[in-house]
Amino acid sequence: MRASQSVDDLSLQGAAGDSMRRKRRSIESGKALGIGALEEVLRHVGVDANNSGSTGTTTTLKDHISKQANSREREALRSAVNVTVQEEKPVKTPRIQSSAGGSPDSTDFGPSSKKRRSIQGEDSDHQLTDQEEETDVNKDRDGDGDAEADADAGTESESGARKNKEADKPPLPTNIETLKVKALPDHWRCNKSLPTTLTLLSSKDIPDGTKVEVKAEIQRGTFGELKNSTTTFKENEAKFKDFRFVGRSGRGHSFTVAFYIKSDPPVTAILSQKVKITVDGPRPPRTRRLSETHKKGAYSDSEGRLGYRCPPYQRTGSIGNLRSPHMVRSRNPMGGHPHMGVRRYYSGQMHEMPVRDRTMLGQNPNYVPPPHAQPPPGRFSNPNIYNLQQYPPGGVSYAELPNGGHMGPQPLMNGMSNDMIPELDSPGHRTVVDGMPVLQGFKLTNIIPSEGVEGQTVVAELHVHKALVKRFGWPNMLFCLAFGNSTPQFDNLDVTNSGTLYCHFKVPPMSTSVIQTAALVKIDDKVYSCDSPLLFTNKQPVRRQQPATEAYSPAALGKIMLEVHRELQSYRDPSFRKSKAAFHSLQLNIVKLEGQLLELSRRCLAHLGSLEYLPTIDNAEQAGITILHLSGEFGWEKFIHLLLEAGADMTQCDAQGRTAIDGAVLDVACITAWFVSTVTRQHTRYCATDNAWSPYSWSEGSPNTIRETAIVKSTANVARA
DNA sequence: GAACTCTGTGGTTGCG
DNA sequence: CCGCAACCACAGAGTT
Repeated sequence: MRASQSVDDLSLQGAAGDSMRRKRRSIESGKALGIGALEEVLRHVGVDANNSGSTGTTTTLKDHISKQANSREREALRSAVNVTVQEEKPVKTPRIQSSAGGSPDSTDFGPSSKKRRSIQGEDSDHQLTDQEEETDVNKDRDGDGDAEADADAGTESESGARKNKEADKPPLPTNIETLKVKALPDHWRCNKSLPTTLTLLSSKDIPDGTKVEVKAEIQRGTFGELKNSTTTFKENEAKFKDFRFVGRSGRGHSFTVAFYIKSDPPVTAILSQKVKITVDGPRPPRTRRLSETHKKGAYSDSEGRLGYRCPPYQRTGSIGNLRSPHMVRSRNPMGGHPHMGVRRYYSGQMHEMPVRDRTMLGQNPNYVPPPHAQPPPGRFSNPNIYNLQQYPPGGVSYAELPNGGHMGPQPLMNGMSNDMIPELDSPGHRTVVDGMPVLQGFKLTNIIPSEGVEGQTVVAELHVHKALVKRFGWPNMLFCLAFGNSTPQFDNLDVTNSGTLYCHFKVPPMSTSVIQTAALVKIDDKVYSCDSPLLFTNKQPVRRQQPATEAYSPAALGKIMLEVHRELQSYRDPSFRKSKAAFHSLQLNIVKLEGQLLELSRRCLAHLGSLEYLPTIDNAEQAGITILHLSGEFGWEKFIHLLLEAGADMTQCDAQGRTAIDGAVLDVACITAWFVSTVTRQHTRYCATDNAWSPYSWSEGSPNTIRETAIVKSTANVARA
């Protein structure tokens, strides 16, 4: 029943997510690691624990079949799409979906999720910087578009690698030779940002400002709901910022993606690759994880069932959704799987465990160690991962314990209590690659600074729960870090009385942008891994958005002014000026920006009280460019008046020794003639008859432009002197 | 602190 | 019966 509904549900929830917030979070938090993070570490460096070739073959075959189907359907879509262009439909993404099988959108989401998704505001107006996009691309999770890689999710589930891979994929062809599409996954989750910014690339010149719209067609005349599906060309690239498929393609279906380029004549580019959009997006098969676990020695019960029963003292109130309270959720700035640890391996099956050694069990006498609780093999397949016998190679040894191992008061980690620490041999310590269990109560939490410039010393914090120390004692616990693909140079290892281990190391040269990092602890000659390995990246962090209190900051003003600047730049393009529509659009934009600018500037001045706080703007700071300098370039009359009235210093020089007047006249002579006249009116009593100048009135032609520029410039010089 | 976003997880179901 | 893929629901951290 549900499945049949799903097939027909082509449409799609009117959900609209808040992408800016998502972007920012993804930038800051990094992406989560997949199952068995250390497992991933090892995989990442070449330990191929599970090579499921057959799955890959199957998927490839499916993909092949799907591609054949694509070519058949492309023709049908092309005609439909062309018709649509000529009908001049509204730019807004159509909701035609309800016609698809009589099952409108509402059946696929349950009430709560529906509520969550539909209440979201439509705030797609935000603009992200390229840097933000770049970072987001590298943080998002399973962004794998290609079928083979999907099948290979177990070995490539690390999202950073996937994203890089996605970004590295060659552009996808369309039916038009000169148009290609950058890295669109072939399977993705609905209402989720793509792993990379959807970009339409043109090898032929397309005028800047040409509008493009994406549509995703599931069958003729039926389109999936999209978000942020329109953009404009700039330098022959049309970037769809935070483009999302909101509606799903349906079980067994895929969207055919078409780009409408609203040029003259209009062009429709149809992507050769189909895109499947599901509720979940790509996920690694769950069954394989279990078998994988089994392979690695996971505990199975008396009937051979896989998984662990979570001991009673570890259980929360939820029966259906077993979660381990001792499993400290990893939430570090660089990543870490939120449920890294034991949760997914609990089958929920009850299993009576015999007692092995009650003296070791403390509060939990009812289990026996699983078969995996053997000493680790003492080696890693990859030479760049070291065990504690080998590591570090010629560097500092293990952490020295302060005060001879005596510890003072210990803080609890995230509400853990002493009895939450399972025994070393407990099923709670999940087995990972090479038989090395994950040790609870021990987690790597932070690497600072995140940008990790090569050679720079960074610090990793490793928190050790006091219950672990209480149980096993410091002298028996040794720590180190393992790096996935590069050898770090250790400076120091410190253990504090608070149970935090600080690992100082130098960022190694990176062959890739990502280093998998895991912490290891050695207790009684057994090596355990930390439950939250980090993904360490040398990506530069993205500046946080200005806090609300700084909404009226120079940066905020500067942002708008730069927008105006861009508008004017585009105006300077002669081809742009030929277009009346484009020119009209420019006027509207400028008028709109003018309103924002004035309002902001008033608030800003009211907020800060003085122009002393407005000396420079944003990233122009180094150049010593003031708002007045930019105002001159913009020719922004009202704002200049405001600045001057507020006491702006018109003689202030930038790094090149130019005043606002100089810069203005030199840079945009005609436009700034007006500006200079304004300034000189204020300061030299120069009387200009033309009081009505503005950037666009000039654009319509003023006979006195050149002459007045010359006059004004000389007057300005006099004023300065 | 509430409401919301985002994403990874488990339960469930239908299909081959 | 099994594996897969898809749906639903939700936890929980982060954001506004």
